[in-house]
Amino acid sequence: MDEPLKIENQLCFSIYALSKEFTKLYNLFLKDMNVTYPQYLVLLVLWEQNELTVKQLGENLLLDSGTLTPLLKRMEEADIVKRERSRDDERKVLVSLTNKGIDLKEKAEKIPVCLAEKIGLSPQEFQKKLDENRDLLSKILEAVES
Amino acid sequence: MDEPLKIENQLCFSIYALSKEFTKLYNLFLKDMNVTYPQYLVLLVLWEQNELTVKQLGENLLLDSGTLTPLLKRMEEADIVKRERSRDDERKVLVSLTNKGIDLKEKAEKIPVCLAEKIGLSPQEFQKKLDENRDLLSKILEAVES
DNA sequence: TATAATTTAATTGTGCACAATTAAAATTTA
DNA sequence: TAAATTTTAATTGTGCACAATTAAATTATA
Repeated sequence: MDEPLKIENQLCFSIYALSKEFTKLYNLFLKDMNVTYPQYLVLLVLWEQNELTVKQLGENLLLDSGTLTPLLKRMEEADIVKRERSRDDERKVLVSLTNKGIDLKEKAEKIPVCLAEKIGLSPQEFQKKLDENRDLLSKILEAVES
Repeated sequence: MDEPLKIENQLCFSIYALSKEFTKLYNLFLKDMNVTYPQYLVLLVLWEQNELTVKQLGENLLLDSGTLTPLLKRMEEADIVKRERSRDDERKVLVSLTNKGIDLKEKAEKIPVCLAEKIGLSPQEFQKKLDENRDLLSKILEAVES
């Protein structure tokens, strides 16, 4: 690399910009569901496993309670999730979907196809990018934690 | 793609997570310079061209004045940039480096090498990732704007 | 040259994102 | 079992990020 401080040569910036623009694109599709992108991520996890603690949600999404607590309160306010203290262990807060939250899945099903089409990525390219990103993420996580 | 709504199969999420963790890693290195990652991005641009309008900065970084104005005020407060209205065109605000801002470049020079080492990416891999991201970003930008 | 349209920043309001701290509950250990 | 430690969420405070609006200056146009 010739000029590492040139902004076009900054890998992190390219990922940062990509993330922001990708999120904007998603938000166009999510407007109809009345959720933000981070809220949609919570839904993705809950559609897979209907009840999780805040901690488990955070582990899935790499987010802490400082982010999740107010976000989940907004989702509770919108009646798409429930929050209740566990009786077994009063430290834990269990998050689960309401019927409204469950029903949103139907609308969400359409997003991935519409999106891939709009971007113009073949399934093969999509999968390749996904794998590459996973590789890099694990390297970065290792570096952050060490 | 078998289960497109599974979070591990979401390309946007992998990029979103990557961006956040990469930024955290940067912040470890930037602590010494007393700037945040977005502030560092402003410095990168200004080290290349010492005077730009807010608009031009925004075009380089894909950020709008709602983000940049308060960020630049904090950087002005920290005495690393100057902000002044253009005399030619009073709508424009010219942003430039102070001596302190110029001097920070020296510390920044070390970051890319330390970082690549910490992540464990060869220059070839680094370049490859960079190129791939640029490709995807241009596709996404096109999709967002259309 | 008055007026309409455009350009440029700033402002306002909402929603993350995270470091650091606090507080309560559960678990471990002396 | 009493005390220390750990776990779990919530809170506090700061800094983005962006949509929408406002306001001022410039440029285009009737």
